[in-house]
Amino acid sequence: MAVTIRDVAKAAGVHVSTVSRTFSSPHLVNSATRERVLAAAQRLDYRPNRAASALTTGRTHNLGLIVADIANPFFPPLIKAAQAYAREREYHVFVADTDEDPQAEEELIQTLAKQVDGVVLVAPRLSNLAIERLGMDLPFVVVNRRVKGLSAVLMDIGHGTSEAVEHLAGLGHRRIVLVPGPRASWSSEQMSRAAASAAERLGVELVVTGPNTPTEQGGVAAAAEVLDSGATAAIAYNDLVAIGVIEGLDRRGVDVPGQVSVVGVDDTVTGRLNRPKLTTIAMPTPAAGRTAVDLLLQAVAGGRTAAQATLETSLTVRDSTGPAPS
Amino acid sequence: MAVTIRDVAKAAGVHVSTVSRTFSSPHLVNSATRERVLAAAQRLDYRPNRAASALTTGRTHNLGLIVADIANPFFPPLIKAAQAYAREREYHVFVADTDEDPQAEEELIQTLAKQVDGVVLVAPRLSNLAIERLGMDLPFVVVNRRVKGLSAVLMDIGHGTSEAVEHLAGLGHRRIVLVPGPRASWSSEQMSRAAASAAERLGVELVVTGPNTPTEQGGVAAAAEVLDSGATAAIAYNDLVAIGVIEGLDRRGVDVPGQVSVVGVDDTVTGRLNRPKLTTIAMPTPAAGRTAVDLLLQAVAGGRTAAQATLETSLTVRDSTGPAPS
DNA sequence: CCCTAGACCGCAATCGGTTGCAGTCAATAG
DNA sequence: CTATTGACTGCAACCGATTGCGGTCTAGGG
Repeated sequence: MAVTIRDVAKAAGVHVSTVSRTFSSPHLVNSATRERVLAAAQRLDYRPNRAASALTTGRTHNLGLIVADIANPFFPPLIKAAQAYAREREYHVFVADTDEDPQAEEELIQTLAKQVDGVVLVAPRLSNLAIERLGMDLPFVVVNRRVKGLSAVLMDIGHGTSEAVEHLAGLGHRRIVLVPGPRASWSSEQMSRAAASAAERLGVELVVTGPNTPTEQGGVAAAAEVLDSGATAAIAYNDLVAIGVIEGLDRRGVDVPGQVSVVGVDDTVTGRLNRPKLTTIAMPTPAAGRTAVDLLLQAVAGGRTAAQATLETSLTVRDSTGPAPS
Repeated sequence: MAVTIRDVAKAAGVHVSTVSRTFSSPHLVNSATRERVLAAAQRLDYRPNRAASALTTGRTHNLGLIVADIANPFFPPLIKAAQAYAREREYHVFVADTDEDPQAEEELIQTLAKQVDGVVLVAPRLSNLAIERLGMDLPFVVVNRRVKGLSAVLMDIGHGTSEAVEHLAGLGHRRIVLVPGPRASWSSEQMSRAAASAAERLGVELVVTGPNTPTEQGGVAAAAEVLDSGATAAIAYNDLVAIGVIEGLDRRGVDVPGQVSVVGVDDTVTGRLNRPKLTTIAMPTPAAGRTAVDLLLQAVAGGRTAAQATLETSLTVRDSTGPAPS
């Protein structure tokens, strides 16, 4: 049906191996023949069959990108960037969603394994051990997690968190509440640590609530705790939670940023368009997507180098934070 | 390196063809041997190589899903659902983003063609002609577009639009302004037509502005026109535009929904979390994703049946609409 | 003028499965 | 008891591309 390398060979009057070489190692074929082959290929609209070449070379030219929840506004910019960057390098990417289920994550990796040259795992839910084990068979890059022996892209929330605390302290807030997500998340820890040290340095009080589910609902629920804490400013686990907190406060007649300031994390569209527009710790998600693919392709090509990239975060000030009420 | 069908054959003491058959047509092999093969496969952790079988069967068990912009909150729920549904049917999906560029869209389809059994095109930017041409080679399903000879999933915005107009008329609005997106979009047309007929039926006046870029910016810019129109209610092209309109009105000191009511389209997270929460025409995007994959797999398996599915939309009333000011 | 080193190109095996064809064997019909 | 049928299973030829090996031919050295 489709035009194959044989058709091109026939049309150009050469052997199939010559056609193959004109594409994979052009320097091995005489320029005149090369032209002839290229012309024939062009004329017949020949496109190499990736599956076939994958069979012999072991390179599929496909990547896997596994995220917890495509619909979470945090992920799409990362997916978009990763996919665009991969395409520039002639790679296609499978995007899969685990629905936050570690079980599904593992199965997914298993079935994907044969069809990709490597996988990007964004904030995996799997245990380190499981990931390490899988990492023996296939190049992996993890995002926002460290796993021994694997390349990683880390978005260092520490810096952004410090900035946020400074920003709030500068506005006169003396007591700040941290509204974390689920326990035991890598980012959550980073954030707590950085917030604690910044708070201490600046002499403001830091209280912690939670854990919360990392959704708007979770934020709404956490609003009560925020009020009880007596803090005048809150830093939420992510934008969704922040929006929930604002909503929850609003329902209790508390104005943001008039009475309480709220800071989010991620800098999603949703936060950007919220009213009040969220002050948020911006995650460089597109850069993370690109970097992850970059490291992955290095691992695929080069070998067992477990590189590590750390990307900075920084505070973006908008309208959900303001001076502490006096 | 990896375990192949031959290893399993050796381990089970049978020929490779028997192993192949135990997986692809189990009824052709004796149940005792089948067990033996299965046991061996299990023990060796054998997983069939999709690329290899694709070579002989022509079935890759992969699908392509092409959208204009992954980061547009309209798409992720669709992608998520499509991908999950496909996976249940043992299909993986390549997700690709064209950045709204028809050129990129075509190239993408070309390079993807050899690696997938079919492609879902969501709101393609390509001309019908180009799509029809490509459709000769590969099963396609288009979403929110009709192309001769291809299966389609249509989200009928008409119904939701009528509901929106009725809702607004019921609230006492006598003049409604339509804030469309770019010209010549299938949905835009559907929407205008439905709004016009509903308006006529209900005896309310309908004015149209635009065209606008389908972003928040576009909405902000359109706010002036909305005010000039003298209307007390607006129906925007999508949630993003609606949010922009609200923002633009707010900057001019106009309250929503106090003075002007605003209706969005799509029911995205962003709109759902907006403040005020958007009244919006809900698009059944997850269902659309599933249905598209369903039709695609039918086309892949069955043959040239160009099925067509129409999904209903309906109005979700939240807080951005209210009684007309008196 | 002969010999040799490249440069090119063809041959054929191979990647991992699939599948039409044919052979084996036992059960059943006649 | 023999012929036939059906259930299994093995054989081997593919699918489309890659690549080590070896052969052919020409240019340049001696």
